[in-house]
Amino acid sequence: MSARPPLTLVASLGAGRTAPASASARIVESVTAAIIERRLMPGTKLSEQKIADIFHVSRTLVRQALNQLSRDRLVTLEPARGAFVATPSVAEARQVFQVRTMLEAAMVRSLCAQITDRQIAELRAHLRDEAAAVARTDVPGRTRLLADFHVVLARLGGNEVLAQLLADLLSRSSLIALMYQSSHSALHSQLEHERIVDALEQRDGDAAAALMERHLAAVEQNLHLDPHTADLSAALLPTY
Amino acid sequence: MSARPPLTLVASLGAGRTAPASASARIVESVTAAIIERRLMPGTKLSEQKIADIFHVSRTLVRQALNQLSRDRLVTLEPARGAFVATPSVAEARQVFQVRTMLEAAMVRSLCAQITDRQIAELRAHLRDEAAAVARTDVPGRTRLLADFHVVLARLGGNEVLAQLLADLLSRSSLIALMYQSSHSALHSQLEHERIVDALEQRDGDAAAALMERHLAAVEQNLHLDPHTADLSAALLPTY
DNA sequence: ATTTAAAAAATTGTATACACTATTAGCCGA
DNA sequence: TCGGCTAATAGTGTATACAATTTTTTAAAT
Repeated sequence: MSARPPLTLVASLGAGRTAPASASARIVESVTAAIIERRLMPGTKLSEQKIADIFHVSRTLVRQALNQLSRDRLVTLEPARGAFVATPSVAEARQVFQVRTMLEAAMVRSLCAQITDRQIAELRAHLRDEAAAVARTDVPGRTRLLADFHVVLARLGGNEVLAQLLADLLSRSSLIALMYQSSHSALHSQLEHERIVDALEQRDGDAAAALMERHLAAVEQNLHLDPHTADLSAALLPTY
Repeated sequence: MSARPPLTLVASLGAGRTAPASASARIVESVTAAIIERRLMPGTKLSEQKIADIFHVSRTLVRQALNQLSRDRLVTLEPARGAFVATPSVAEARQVFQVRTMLEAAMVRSLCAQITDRQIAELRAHLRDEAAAVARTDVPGRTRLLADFHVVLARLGGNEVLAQLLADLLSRSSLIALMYQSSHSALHSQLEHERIVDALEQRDGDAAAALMERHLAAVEQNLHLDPHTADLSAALLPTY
């Protein structure tokens, strides 16, 4: 199963956003994918010339790409110092999740009123892919699929503006999850997704919204966002 | 009254977003302001060289600015053809308002739980400015202040991510209002703002959310978004 | 007069060159 | 050996040059 190409999230982020697409869009997509797939760690310097060499283009196009990435908040541009993979703060992490909760709760609620059986079937298919990836402990695959679930949901509503916004927030969430190593088990997330689709199938908007809120709260709770306060010894001594 | 500088919305949009700010940020702000203040109509071609000459910079910086503006959806970039002031479709207009409703309803609801008397006073001050601008029929001033109300609200919550998102949606709303000539009276909007603050003052989250939803629905209703269907004679004959 | 074709002009897309800033290396003095 | 200063290096910020594409103009033909 899962015959379709695997890049829903990344593609939805990088594709067709601005016009001079092809050249710099490829760079945006590659860097985005690299960040989400944890091949680029937060804080990593992104030297213009190095990237230019890798992609065989001039710095001009690299700069365009880095500008876009900085608008996506995946990259931080420091004046005269260069571009770095972003290191979202705890405050930003919480805020992103707060906004996601607002949007996604309202989204599933309104989706209940208009979702078709055909679309439910699509979601079920996605859930099967998720479950399969979880079962075979395909870490990158399940990470992507679990994030994609939310984008797929957004697209079902037919509101492109919303879908785009949410795609941005999800890429940021990926970076956040990367920084604050989530302890939320993939299986747990996957099961929560199942329940959300159950509620959608029953057209129970309130239930779906409540489940989504709880799901996002659970994911956020399992991020290590709490200040590692005062526990200096634990912080300085290796944990093994 | 209103001693503070007038550019809350525009400034919040253009300022400190990406790093190489100063040069191209000025252009972004100017173009944004020009669009919002209706000095640039939808569809207008934005020639790189002309803008470069006006700002006494090279096309390089103009290009950066146009890229940012296209990310803000205020400008459309057509490959090899150039940049144009965006002409948001009816569908996009509806979607923007749908997302705003989701976000702003949830926002005021959560704001109720944490708003301080000090912040209520700030809002009251803003409402006074609004009322004054409406009273003296200061069209650009009232337009800006009425839009700013929503950004001010967003900032009060302390969620920068939300405030930024909403600022983007508001600039798009301004362009939409420009295209689909709103018939919603400024006075009406202003009074609805008053009622929302009333609800906030009473810490009635449900009421505030409901009022916000109705307010946005009213604004959207008064946009001329409905298809001018089949009425060929009315479409072809001048309306005077 | 209108349409088509071709050439000229203007405009965008990309690369490169240069100026300016930050980082690093080396050196001197303590 | 360490700290601070200066020079060299590397890297970013902006402008300019050139190639490629589009638009406009011009001219001819129907």
